[in-house]
Amino acid sequence: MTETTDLSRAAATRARLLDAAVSAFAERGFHATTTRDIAAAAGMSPAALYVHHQSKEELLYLISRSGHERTLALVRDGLIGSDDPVEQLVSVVRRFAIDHARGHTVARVVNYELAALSPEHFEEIRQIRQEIDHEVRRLVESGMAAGVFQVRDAGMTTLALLSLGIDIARWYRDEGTWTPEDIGDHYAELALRIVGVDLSSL
Amino acid sequence: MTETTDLSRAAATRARLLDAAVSAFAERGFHATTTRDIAAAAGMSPAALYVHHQSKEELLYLISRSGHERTLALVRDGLIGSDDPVEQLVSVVRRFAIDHARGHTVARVVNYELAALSPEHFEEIRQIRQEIDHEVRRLVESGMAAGVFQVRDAGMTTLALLSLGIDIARWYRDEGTWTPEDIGDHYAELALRIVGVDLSSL
DNA sequence: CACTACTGACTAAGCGCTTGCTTACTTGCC
DNA sequence: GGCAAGTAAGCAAGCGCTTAGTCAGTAGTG
Repeated sequence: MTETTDLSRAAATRARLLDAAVSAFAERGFHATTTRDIAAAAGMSPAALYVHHQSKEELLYLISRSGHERTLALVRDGLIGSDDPVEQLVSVVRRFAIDHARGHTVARVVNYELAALSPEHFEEIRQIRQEIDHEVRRLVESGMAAGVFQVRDAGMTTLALLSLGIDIARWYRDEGTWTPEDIGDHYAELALRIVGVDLSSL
Repeated sequence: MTETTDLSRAAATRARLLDAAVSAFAERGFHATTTRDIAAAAGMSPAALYVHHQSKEELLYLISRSGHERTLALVRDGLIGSDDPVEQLVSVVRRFAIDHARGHTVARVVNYELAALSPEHFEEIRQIRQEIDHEVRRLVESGMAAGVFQVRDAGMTTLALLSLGIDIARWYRDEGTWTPEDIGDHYAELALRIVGVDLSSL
């Protein structure tokens, strides 16, 4: 059982370091966070960070990649439940908003620390972001084609929908009165209004 | 003319340093920007920065304060033109969006570098932000009271309207196809949809 | 109108400290 | 005993900011 226990111990330590990095990056930003901060928050010496990770930037990359992949998967999950653009929009926006509220710490790092990534890592992340944008754009266009969305400019509408969701990461506080689900419900309704769905017909 | 020329020279240098700081803070973030970066961009030695400003943080504070005051004034200007909540909303959102697009560099520093301010400076800035929020909230509530806005939750709607505007600073690029005015027009329409104004009646 | 004293703008050099990361070593589990 | 996990100590580089000084351009005085 050597391998298993060793692997799980190492994996647990890696995860602890990543968690500590998420909190620190979200609170203070990548550049204001020191490797000593992260190590201390994980209950380890500064050198331990380099036993499990190559660099401070690698931590940011791992956080950013898994966060973006999670968001892309979440958007796609919202699309497969139905063929109706209205239902799809509600599902996608609701999930997106809930995830950005509940996971606002990760979401903050994901959306506001892109400039600290290395050029190669940034390029990789940029492509995932583009895929997310594409999925939402296709949804908006399918609703327009079906005649249920009344939208002047598909691009600007897509941007506004994503924008509204992403910005939750900036303003959301755990101490607030709204739960992530409250926000998800409200934002789903706002999304329907934005795409011009006649709400009285629902 | 001694005093005048000396004053204007010093003022011009101060402004050059501030401009350089805005660009650098917007592009790389406060913590990733060095005082040497700023001084070099202003065409001066690192020490010159301290002839005109107390600290690197003071530069951020000056940028942040003037930016927030500008936004507050802009919102109030949008309100005084009319008594009609619909016209006021269009005017406020349009100005807000145009300003955040055209001045996205300043707006980025204003909205995303708050954590780098000293506690005292942050508190001062927080109050200006609160005033901005209040003005928009009162507008939303006045439209509800007048029966022209159909809104479920005034707080969440206010937040969404501001959120949409602020996030422009994150995504706007000068190379894009939309002009700030295009965005202003589109966002004004989105705002009307968000507050539930019947567009066919306009 | 020359001479001196002075001032504000600016810089070269560098101080003390912190940073990301490394090295050489110890510990503890199968 | 072997090996992965973890650490104490510290290095080179870069940081914000200071010091001590240069220099151009007046203001005041006879």
